[in-house]
Amino acid sequence: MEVPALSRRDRERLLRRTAILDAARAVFAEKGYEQATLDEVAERAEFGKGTLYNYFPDGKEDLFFTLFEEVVVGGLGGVIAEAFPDPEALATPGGTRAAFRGLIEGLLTHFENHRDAMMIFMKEGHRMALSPDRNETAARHWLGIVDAVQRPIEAAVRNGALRALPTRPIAHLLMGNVRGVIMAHLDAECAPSGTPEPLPFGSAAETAEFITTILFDGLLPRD
Amino acid sequence: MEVPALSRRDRERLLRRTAILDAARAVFAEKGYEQATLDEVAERAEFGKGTLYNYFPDGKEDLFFTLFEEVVVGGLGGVIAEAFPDPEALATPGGTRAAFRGLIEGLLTHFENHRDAMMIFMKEGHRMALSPDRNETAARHWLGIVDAVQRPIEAAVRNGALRALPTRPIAHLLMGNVRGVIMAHLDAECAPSGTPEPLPFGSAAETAEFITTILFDGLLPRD
DNA sequence: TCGCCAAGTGACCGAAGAGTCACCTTGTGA
DNA sequence: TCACAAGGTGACTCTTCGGTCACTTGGCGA
Repeated sequence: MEVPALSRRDRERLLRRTAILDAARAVFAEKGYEQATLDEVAERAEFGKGTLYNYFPDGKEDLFFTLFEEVVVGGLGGVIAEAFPDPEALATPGGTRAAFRGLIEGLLTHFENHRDAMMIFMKEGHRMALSPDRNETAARHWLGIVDAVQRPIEAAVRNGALRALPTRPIAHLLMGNVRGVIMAHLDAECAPSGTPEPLPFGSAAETAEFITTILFDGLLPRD
Repeated sequence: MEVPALSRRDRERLLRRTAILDAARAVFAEKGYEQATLDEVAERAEFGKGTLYNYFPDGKEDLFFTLFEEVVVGGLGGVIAEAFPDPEALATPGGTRAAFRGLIEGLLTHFENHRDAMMIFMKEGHRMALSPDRNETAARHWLGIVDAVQRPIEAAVRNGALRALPTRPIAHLLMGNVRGVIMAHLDAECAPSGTPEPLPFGSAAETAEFITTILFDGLLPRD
C-alpha cells in the first residue's frame, strides 16, 4: 500500500472536510434535515460558518447530500456487498438463508456502530424518496440500496432457493423488516419505564435470527 | 339515529373546520410538515390565514397534530379495529392468517382511498416517533397504532396459533412490511419508465396475499 | 331599519436561519 | 524581515414564514 500522494496541505484539507462531515452527521441525526442549522454544524465542528462554504459550496443541501451519499448510502452499500461474497451460497435454500441472515445481522451491527448514520437513514430516507421534488441524485441513491438487496434475491429465486415471488417488493419488504425492528428497538428505548417487555435484542445476532425466522420460515408454526 | 343537535352556526363551523383540515391534509401530504406553509393551507382552503387560528389556536403544530390524530391515526385505528371483529378467529392458525390477511388488505385499501393521509403517515410517522423532542401526544398516537396491532398478535400467540415469538417486535415488523410494500408501489410509480417490472399489485387483495404469504409461510419453499 | 357581535381578513411584525463578503490570521518563500 | 497567498471568520443581509390584530363584513334580533 502506497502512502497516499497528498501534500500536507491536501491532507489537512481532507481532515477538515471530514471533521465537518462528522459534525454534520451528529447534527442531522439528532435534529433531522429541516431542523438542523448550519450554525450548529459549524459550532460543533469548531469552524466559522463561512468555512463550511469552502468545503461545500452549495451550502446545506450540498453538505447533506454529500453526507447521505458518502456516509449513509456508502456504509449500507458496503454492508450489503459484504454479505454476498460468494454467489454459490445462493444456490440452496440453506445457503440463501444463511447469507441473508448475515446481511440482516450486518445491517443491525452497522446500526449499533454507526447510529448517527442510521438515524439519518431512518428519519430522512423515506421522506427523501417520497419528496415531490425528489432530487435525481437522492432517488438514485435510495434505489441503489434496494437494487443491491434485490440482486441476490433474484439470484436465489432463479436458483429455486426461494419461492418464485416478485423480487423487488421482497427487497423493499426486507428493508421494511429491518426498519421495523429498529423502530421496535428505539421504541422500547424511549418508553417511559425503560423496557416494557424484554426484547429479543440482546445482540444483533439474536435479532437477526428473529427476523430471519419470520422472513424465511414464516409466523405459522411448522407442522 | 338522531339528527345531531347542532345549530346551523355550529354545523357551518364544523364544515369550515373540516375544509381547513382537508386543505391541510393535501398540503402536508405533498410538502411534508416542515415545507408546508400556513399561507398555502389557507389559500387552498380559501380562507384568510387568520381564520386558521380561529379553529386551531396554536397554529401549525395544532393543525398538524389534530390532523394526525383525527385523520391519520384515527383512520388506521378504525381499519385495525375492523379487522378483528371476532376474537375466536385468533384461536386457529388458519383463522389468524385470514384475520391478518384482512388487516393487511384493509391497510392497503385504506392507502388507496386515503392516499394523502397515508403519505403523511409514511413521511412523518417515523420522524415524529424518533424526534428528540417527541411530543408526548405524538408518541402516544404512534404507540397506539402499534399497540392495536400487537394485541391480536398476542392473543394468537397465546392460543398457539402463531410461533411463540416476542409480540411487540412482530407488530413493528408487520407495520414495516406494509410500509415496505407501499414504498415498492410508490417506487415503481415514480420510476422513469413507468413500471420497470410488473408488480404484484394489481389489487390490494393480491398485494395482501403477497405479504401474508411471506409473513405467515416464509420465503422458503415449503417442502 | 339599526346596531351589535361573531367571525373572517390580510397587511404587518419579528424571529430564524441560509448564504455572503470584507477582513484577518497564518504560514511560506524570497 | 517583508510581501503575498490561502483560507478561516462571523457580522451582516435578505428572505421566508409563523403568528398577530385592527379592521371589515354579514347575519340576526330588537
